[in-house]
Amino acid sequence: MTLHENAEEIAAILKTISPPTRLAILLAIGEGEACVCHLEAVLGKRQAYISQHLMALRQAGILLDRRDGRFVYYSIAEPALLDLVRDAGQLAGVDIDIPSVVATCECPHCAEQKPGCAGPGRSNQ
Amino acid sequence: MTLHENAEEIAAILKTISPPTRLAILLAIGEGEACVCHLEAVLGKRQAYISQHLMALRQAGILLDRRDGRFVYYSIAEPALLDLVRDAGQLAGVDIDIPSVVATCECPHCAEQKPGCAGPGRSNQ
DNA sequence: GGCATATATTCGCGTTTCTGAATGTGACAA
DNA sequence: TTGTCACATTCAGAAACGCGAATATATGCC
Repeated sequence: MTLHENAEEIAAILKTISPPTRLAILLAIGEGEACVCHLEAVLGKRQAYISQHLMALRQAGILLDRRDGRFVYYSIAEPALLDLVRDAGQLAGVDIDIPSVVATCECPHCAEQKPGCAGPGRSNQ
Repeated sequence: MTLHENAEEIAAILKTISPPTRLAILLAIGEGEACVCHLEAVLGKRQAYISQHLMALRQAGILLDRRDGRFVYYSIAEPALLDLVRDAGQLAGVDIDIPSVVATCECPHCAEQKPGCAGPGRSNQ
């Protein structure tokens, strides 16, 4: 495999996770799993926009999705990816606290009605 | 620092190194240093185009430049960045051989006239 | 100075990406 | 079956990016 081909392969994955909103999604999910409404509340972005990024990450094989009733839960397929993000954070000079489970859901839907939306855990902010 | 701010910081560095040509540059330099004419030969791209990417990487603090006569040698400022690229390569399923020094320069300028353009070392292709 | 070599910068255009607005689809409840 | 909630998809305008062409600067040699 040539230098160019290697670079293309690596570029593909980096490009996929690079957009700030996607990194925020990955950091918010961490080692746990989160529904879309949770991400909507944590990121403060519109649902449709988040869904777009979730689709891109899922199509790239970075995220796994699991349907439970009306909710869809997303988790990171390869835990090593979080190490990559952490390392990038160190290079960028930011110290990241990636939760092992998603923070208690603060969205109006999940927090009050569906405690199963996000498990117990510490916040990452 | 909020989730968004963290994500922005990390995104900045990932975005800067993501373009395939820039990754190829980083892989070609490895832990050594290389002049532009060498990268021109190895990457098979035009000098002006490579210089553009070198400038972007330098402005981001990723590359260091050192002038020696008519040549300018570039090296990677933070070796940990190579680990990041290696890890990304693993996630992408490619096995990368990053040389500790740049491969013997094959460009017409350096190889035949200026052996100092690139030190001895194994190729990474 | 004049010329060749090595590298840097600017410009412009086609393509991609970001982002919000609107709309569609699947699941549960009554 | 109708309504509602959770999520997915499509569309379009604005912004950013990739990339090549042309040109500029800097260094060394004659």
